[in-house]
Amino acid sequence: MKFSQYFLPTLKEVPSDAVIPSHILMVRAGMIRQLTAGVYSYLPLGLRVFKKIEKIVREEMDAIGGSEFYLPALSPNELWAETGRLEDYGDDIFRIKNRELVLAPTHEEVFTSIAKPNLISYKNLPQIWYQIQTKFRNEPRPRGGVLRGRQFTMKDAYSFDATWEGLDESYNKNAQAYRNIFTRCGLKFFTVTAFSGAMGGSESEEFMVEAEAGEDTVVISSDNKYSSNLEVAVSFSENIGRKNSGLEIEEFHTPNIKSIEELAGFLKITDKSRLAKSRLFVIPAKSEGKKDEYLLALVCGDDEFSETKLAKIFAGIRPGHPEELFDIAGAEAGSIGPVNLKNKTVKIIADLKLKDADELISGACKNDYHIKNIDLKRDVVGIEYFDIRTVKDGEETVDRSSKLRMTKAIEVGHIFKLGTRYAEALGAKYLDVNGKDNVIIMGSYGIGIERIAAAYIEQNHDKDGIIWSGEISPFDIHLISVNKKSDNIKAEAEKIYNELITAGYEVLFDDRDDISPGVKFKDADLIGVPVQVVVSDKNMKNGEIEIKERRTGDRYRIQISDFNQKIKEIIGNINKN
RNA sequence: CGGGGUGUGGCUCAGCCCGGUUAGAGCGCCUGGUUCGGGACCAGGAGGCCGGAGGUUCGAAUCCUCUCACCCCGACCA
Repeated sequence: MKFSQYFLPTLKEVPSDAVIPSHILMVRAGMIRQLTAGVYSYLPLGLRVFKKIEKIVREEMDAIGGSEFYLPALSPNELWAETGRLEDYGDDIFRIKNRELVLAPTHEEVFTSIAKPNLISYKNLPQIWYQIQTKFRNEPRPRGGVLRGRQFTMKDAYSFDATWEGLDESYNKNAQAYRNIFTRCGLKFFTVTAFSGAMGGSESEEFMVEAEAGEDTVVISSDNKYSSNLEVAVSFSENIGRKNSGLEIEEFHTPNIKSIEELAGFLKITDKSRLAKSRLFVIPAKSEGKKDEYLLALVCGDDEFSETKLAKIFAGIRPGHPEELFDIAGAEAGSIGPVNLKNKTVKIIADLKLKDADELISGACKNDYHIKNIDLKRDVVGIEYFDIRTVKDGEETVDRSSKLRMTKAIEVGHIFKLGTRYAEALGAKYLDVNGKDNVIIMGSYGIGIERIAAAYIEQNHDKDGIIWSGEISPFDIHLISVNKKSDNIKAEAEKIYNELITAGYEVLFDDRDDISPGVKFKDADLIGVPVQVVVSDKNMKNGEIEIKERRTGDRYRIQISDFNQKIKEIIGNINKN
């Protein structure tokens, strides 16, 4: 590709609305331009990269027996209402104003609607179906350039199986395909379990790329054996134990003390573990006529609640509203505790660290008062214990073999075992060997195409620009002709260009006239093609061509006669790493 | 949705507080010339309804009201 004919608008300055490296560089390198919030135009260079990623995805999906589809983005409201997701998605789904249609954010329903009349016998199963298609999500706040957009390209795949063992197999195949895809894309990635075991059979894994710009917080053990989303992460945590001094509970005045910090300050103590932090939650009634249930949860004062863990134990749980608190506890937030609750039906649970602990201090359920010497074993009948705390940076793994660290990550892929939810709702059934009806068992597997590119750039850039390598690089070679208006350098470069093309390389040839060499070099570093080849008067005089590796900055002067051999070696080495 | 911020040539921004020539700079662009290995130089030139609407005023980029868009932090989501 000749630069002079290609539309590749590079920018010298940082665009004012970009903040994270990948966004800045994708705009500066002429890959994308923003049209409106969360919506981007893909320019030729960007499209080239995205298509390379799609090619890898296709090859790996095909390799596990996937069949490629292309489904509509428009779909009828009705279909979404059938699975209840029209409501579930709420404002996050784009709706068409003058038709009863939505712009699909994902395709479980549509794929299942095709499966239903066609996958009707166990003989039709299993199937892995996929597509690479534009998705629409009305993100309340798009951010990070192409990392979180309102319109983006997703590879979504769905598996259909007759048995749960079959689902495991399909799931594992997809997981392997994902590992292959991300490896080929040059990403350093890891997986985290997105659901804890509490959900039973339903497994789910996220494929993560560590990056400062990531939106997820994850914990990884230093030996890389354990990784998890912070929300559900577990660590070794020691029970704070009993003191067994047998002291009676005692109320004391704590004027205007609301937080654990304030309480610790008031009591002039630094160890907050025995200051039990209480929070009231509401578990909404599951059916008409039933009442909402209330839950008081306790963690150590130096810990935080994991609402995700709570939600996994108590479906539908939500924090109590300030107005509700007084009714239930008899006090406002900051003075609530497990003893003397106004409403006696409140269920009380505590974190495992507090199991059977005594001499605790907590709210007295009376504004501006706390109680000390609380003994959970003695004073709180029927208390139950669960893991409901959030892991902290630097803690040990459960088996104490390694330390945990916290980091930010970008989710580039997510796979999960759906089970029968969609097939059930839409009535997708098959007949088994015995002629009996069964609901099809599904899995769902997604990959964000643009996110892969953005994640790659987050991991591979320097102050000068992007550093591509391997299969997703837009070109193999960036050929630069350092030519004056009236010399034969450009003709020499053109000759080399044609030879490289013939040899099968994808070459970006900066053939622009009247552009000073510095501009060409800066553009080349910004665009980041792994190998730069410089043809100039200076080198040609000695019968040499220069090769520069983008990542290392290493330069080699090569005799023209050795050039073909040498370039092959260098490219080979780069792709190996 | 809550909080904060920004809209001024293609890009990055100054000017706004404290209203008053013809609205500026750098980069980019066009013409001519000189340059030619890390974002060159000289000379000349084009390009703006100062986001939009209303208001205050003799006079508004500047003050007031409303509105739209975009960005950031949070909430939400995957």
